Amino acid sequence: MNYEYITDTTKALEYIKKLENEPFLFLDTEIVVKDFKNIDFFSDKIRLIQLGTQNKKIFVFDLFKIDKEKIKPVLKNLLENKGIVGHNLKFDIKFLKTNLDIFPTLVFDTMIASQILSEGENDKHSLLAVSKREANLELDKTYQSSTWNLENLTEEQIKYSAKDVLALIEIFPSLRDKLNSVETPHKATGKVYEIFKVKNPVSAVEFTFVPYLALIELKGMPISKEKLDSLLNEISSKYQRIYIDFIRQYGVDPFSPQKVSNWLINKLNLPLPKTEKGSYSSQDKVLKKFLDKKPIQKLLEIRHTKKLLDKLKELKQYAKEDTKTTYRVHSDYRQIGAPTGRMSSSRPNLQNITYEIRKLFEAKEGYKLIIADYSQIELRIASEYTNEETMIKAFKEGKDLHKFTASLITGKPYEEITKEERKLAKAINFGLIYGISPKSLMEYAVNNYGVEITLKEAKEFHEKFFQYYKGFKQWHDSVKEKLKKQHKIIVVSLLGRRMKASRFTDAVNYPIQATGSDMLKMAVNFFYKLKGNLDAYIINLVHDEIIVEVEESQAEQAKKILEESMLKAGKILLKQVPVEYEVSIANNWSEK
DNA sequence: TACGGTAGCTCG
DNA sequence: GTACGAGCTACCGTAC
Repeated sequence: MNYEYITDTTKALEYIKKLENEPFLFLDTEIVVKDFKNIDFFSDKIRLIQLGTQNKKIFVFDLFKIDKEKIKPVLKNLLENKGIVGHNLKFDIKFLKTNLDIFPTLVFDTMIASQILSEGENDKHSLLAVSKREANLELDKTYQSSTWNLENLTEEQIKYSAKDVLALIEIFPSLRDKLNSVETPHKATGKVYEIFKVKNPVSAVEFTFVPYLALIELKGMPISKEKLDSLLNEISSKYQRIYIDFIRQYGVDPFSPQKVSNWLINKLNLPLPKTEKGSYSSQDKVLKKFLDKKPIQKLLEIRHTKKLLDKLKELKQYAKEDTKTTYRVHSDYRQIGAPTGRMSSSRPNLQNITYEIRKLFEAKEGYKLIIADYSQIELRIASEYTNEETMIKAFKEGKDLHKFTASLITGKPYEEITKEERKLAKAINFGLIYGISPKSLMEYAVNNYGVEITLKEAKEFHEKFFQYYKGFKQWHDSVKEKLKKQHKIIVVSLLGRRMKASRFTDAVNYPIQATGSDMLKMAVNFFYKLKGNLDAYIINLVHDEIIVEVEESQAEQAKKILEESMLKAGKILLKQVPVEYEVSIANNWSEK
């Protein structure tokens, strides 16, 4: 392995100058981490930056030895203008930004590439796993967790740090070739294509998105200090009070499903249904049928209060002081968290915040939030994806789609549809996206919309739905047909994201959900491309929703750019169906 | 005591 | 014939 360890500032400057002739660089970093379980992007320090070239020369820069201030401007110029190949670059980019104010934007991420190529199947995407798979390279990761703040690093540590970059150099061509051999409906253009010669549009979108996701995490969601702390106090004492009352009165642990079920069956004589595994179910939706009973009311209230309290604690645990009046929480997003390319969010999860808590998320002083979401995006996608003419026409005419469906299956005029009928149609429309069956339609309608129908009625509605929306009927039939012939099939989003599916419900849901996630990521990319110097930053993404924090006087301008970005992304993927969205400027996340 | 599976609940 | 995806907490049985 051809590597050089650099501790001298003058030498460092020389090497950086030489690297300027490369079209792109391979990059990895080593970080001095105080607590491995709790990496702090704001206070932990970069020790090493390793840069490699295509002809396998590797330079290891020791930032604890080199004069950081002297190399910062040249390094910034280098890394912000070159293509960067790395593994899970969100991690490195966050440290480069906080430690050195360096923000690379032209990236090829080998972890993301591996995830795209796995088509939702393989969940092993560490550098170790990918190196083995793509280049039959055995990496030893023992040194990853070694002490990186030694005065003098050992030769083994330096070699280890260089070897990771060698691995990147080895796996890059293989990943790129595989991405380029995937057939797709679009072809990528733009900078990712120009630098790395990657034609695959999904990877172009994902790679462009990587640095922006890093930025979203660094910015974080602002929360009102006063409101979080006071709600936490209030709910905490309420919880203690009702928990103690409950135990005193009934002598049952409300959080033991087993004990609760036994109690409900033996003492209250409730007929509980069974779960899949054969135990008794005491889910909220089951107990809601017995709301006239006081113990049931109390049990449901305890569950709800506990849930609320847990979420508040979770937020408080990750909250960091920002200004005098606001905390910020910096979630950790998995860019490809689901087979469909949807993201997931953790520590804390900012994608399952209830409306009760959203009001705590307030823009900091002098700033506003912009809250934007796509309207009925999955139905629009489904109609475009399947060429369902009746639904496409309704969307084009600007119809309320749930009302429209209700009028189709009831035979009543559009104007005369009642709220109840609209709700039922909404359940059917949603069911369509997930691969509906009459039985689950019946359950879904009552559980989520409180609409009671018989199985016979459910069957009728189901039949009528597919009778009027012939495009959907054909789609479902052809998927069923394919699955009869093959155990596993590949389904493809409108951008070209490929996913393996063996269940019917997956095969119909994945391409729809995936197109939605393609669209959201594209919208984010456009927003950053268009926003220029505006003091406006995306701070959370929730599948079809974008939240921006913006300096007050620039709010209207940023809102327009966000709308333009969402529309542009929508129009690339949906050629026939119009895209609609709701956008508002607000002080907190619960305002509309 | 550590771990994995299950149940339950939240969001899109 | 099957409703889809995610994360977090707590319980509970099993392995050590």
